[in-house]
Amino acid sequence: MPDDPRTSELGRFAEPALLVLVSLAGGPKHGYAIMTDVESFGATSIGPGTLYAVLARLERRGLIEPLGPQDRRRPYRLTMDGAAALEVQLREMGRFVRAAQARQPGAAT
Amino acid sequence: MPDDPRTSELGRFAEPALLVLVSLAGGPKHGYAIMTDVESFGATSIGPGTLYAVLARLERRGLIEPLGPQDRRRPYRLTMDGAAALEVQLREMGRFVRAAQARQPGAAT
DNA sequence: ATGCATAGTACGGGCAACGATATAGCGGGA
DNA sequence: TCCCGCTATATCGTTGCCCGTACTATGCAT
Repeated sequence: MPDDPRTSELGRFAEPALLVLVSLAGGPKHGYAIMTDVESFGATSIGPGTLYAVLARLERRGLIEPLGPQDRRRPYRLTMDGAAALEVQLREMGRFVRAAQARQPGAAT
Repeated sequence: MPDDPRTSELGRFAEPALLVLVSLAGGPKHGYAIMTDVESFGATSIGPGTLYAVLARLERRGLIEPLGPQDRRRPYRLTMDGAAALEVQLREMGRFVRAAQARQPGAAT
């Protein structure tokens, strides 16, 4: 692949960790459910390799926490830290987008 | 470094390529000027190692193009492709942020 | 019993991000 | 004059994220 299929335009822009946090903001979920959820609300999808690595990292950082394993599922939920971090992140991101769009020329045809 | 000092909250979130494009959307600039510009409008800063790698990549992808070198400076400017890609990216990002914020609980105190 | 959806694990590669460092001209202060 | 700091760019090596792929295992329907 000479052209990097995952980088259609710019670099990547999935930011899987953020997608996971947003998914969990809609209620506790286990890994597989997060995968399908992200696929539905985002334009992207996350493979298992990415997902479970991200989950481990987020847990290690205290942004999410596991609930009691049910059957084969290992559900997670946002911690208060996680929710706060997500909120900050989204707000800053929104501010950034607005500031950036203000820089754009008149949006010609 | 077991603890990753640069990832204060989530993973990274600078997306240097995007920052560079936004900076160039405000007019042609050379590398050093981009660095200081980004530092001023973003919450982040980009080191030279990142910056010049990003510039090379963006040029290779045809999103930016070099102007004639002036003195010691090597200014770049957005191509039309670059401007278009940036616009798309910002719009999608804005849409994502709104969708994500809608998921957040009642925004307590 | 075979096959598919669910659910998670394991692994290995590739590239991006980053800090550190090198170079080099130029202007200002001691 | 000498040295230092700012401007400006380039390069190197490390780290770790991202991602695809393959594998295990279970339950249910056919």
